[in-house]
Amino acid sequence: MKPSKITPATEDYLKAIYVLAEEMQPVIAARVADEMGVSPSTMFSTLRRLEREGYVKVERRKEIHLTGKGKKVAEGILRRHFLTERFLTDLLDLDWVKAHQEAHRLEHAISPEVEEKLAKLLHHPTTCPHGNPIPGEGSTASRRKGLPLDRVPAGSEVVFQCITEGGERDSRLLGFLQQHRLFPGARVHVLDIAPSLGIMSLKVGADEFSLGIEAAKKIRVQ
Amino acid sequence: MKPSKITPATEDYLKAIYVLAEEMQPVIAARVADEMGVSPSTMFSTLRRLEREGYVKVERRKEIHLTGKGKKVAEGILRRHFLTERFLTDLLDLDWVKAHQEAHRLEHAISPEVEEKLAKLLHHPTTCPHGNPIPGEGSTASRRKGLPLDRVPAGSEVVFQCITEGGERDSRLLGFLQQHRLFPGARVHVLDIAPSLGIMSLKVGADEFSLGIEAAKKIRVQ
DNA sequence: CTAATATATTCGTATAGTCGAACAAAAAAA
DNA sequence: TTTTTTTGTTCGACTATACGAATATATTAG
Repeated sequence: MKPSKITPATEDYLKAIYVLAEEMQPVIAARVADEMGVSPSTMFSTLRRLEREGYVKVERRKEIHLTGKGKKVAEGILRRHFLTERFLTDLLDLDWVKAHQEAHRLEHAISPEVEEKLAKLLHHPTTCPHGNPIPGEGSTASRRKGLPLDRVPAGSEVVFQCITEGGERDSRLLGFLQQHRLFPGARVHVLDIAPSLGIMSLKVGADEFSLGIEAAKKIRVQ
Repeated sequence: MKPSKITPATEDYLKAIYVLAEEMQPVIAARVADEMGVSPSTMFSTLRRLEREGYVKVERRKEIHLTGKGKKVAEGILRRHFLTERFLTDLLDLDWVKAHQEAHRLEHAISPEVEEKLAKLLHHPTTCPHGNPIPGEGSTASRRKGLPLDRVPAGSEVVFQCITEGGERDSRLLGFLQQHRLFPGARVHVLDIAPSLGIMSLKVGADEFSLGIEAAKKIRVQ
């Protein structure tokens, strides 16, 4: 409960927990450790610290839950992350992959005032370049997630909505999608799904290509 | 000599040493400690680390000198600092004081690529908002410093050139100068100098006011 | 129900960065 | 030169963040 000054590492852990909570039921320490790329022992001591400082609560069955305070920090950092990505892609002309990486460092150095002025400069964007809604910008209603791409029936045509926050971390996926012009808003034909092979075939414009089912789970469509 | 990843704190120390070296002959640990606001013991161990990693050399009479490597880091961080200040004042409309504070955090999170694209977005500014030349932008010749304001004879009229890097750290001075419209390029009448009182009288436009001699030392004019 | 696997926990260790207290050495003032 | 002030140095302590290795405790598969 202390007015403890928050560190970049702490912000990252809280963000990871927040993002994971959006894609899985019980968020468990081992999952967060994977996401953060740290050892179990590091995860353990960090979790204790996070709990001691009132950012998370660990329930009986080891589920990790953000407290109000923790959620506020996570949403703030996510907002600054997305805003920074927009700045980097829209004004500095960086590609998706780099924008994500750079934003990861910059997000920790942005104050509320700069955040606000940056949002203004960018004309209050509602989504990040990957299609995810920016927390705190307008419609809370638009927070409804689209369908994961791997659930779409073969033969249908859908509109690419977003790459989930979890997917943003995967540079190769990001690069692959950008290469095939799979941006938010793009029309995608699902030609075929082969769960046994773990692969599905897509068509964007005249470009036909295959995508792993695992990767498709990180993509949302309408 | 290791390919050690540089930390924000290290960058700050090197920047402080670099800036101090521009305004005083022998840069000594106690001076840097003052500038950084750290205890002598912290300064000592940090200096040992900096030396071990090849950023500085401490000479016989305790003078601290940046190595080539150290100077490169310091100039890089200074360049990113000034560029960020420009971004914050020109595009985000922050005032001098805030721009300096915010830049102090952001400068450590900017990669070479973002630095380059930022410079381009800002049309390659040659000075920071306080008038200091940005390292790496064009004319090395323009690096000649103006006269300290406290050396100007009473009765003369001069043009405000810049607030030294050392002076940038002083929020009250920055705020005071901005309040009295003392920007780079402004015309200043030196009405009177009273060394015994430690004060000098200035006139900018119709605005007459006093400034401490100590503060005047941090201001350069032509 | 056991064996195998996944997770959590504890312990010892490390580094960067910080402090304060005490002491040593050097420089400046008297 | 002697005293005072400024610096530098050493020591012990602390937090945040990380590891690895060993161990305990689930959970899940067989």
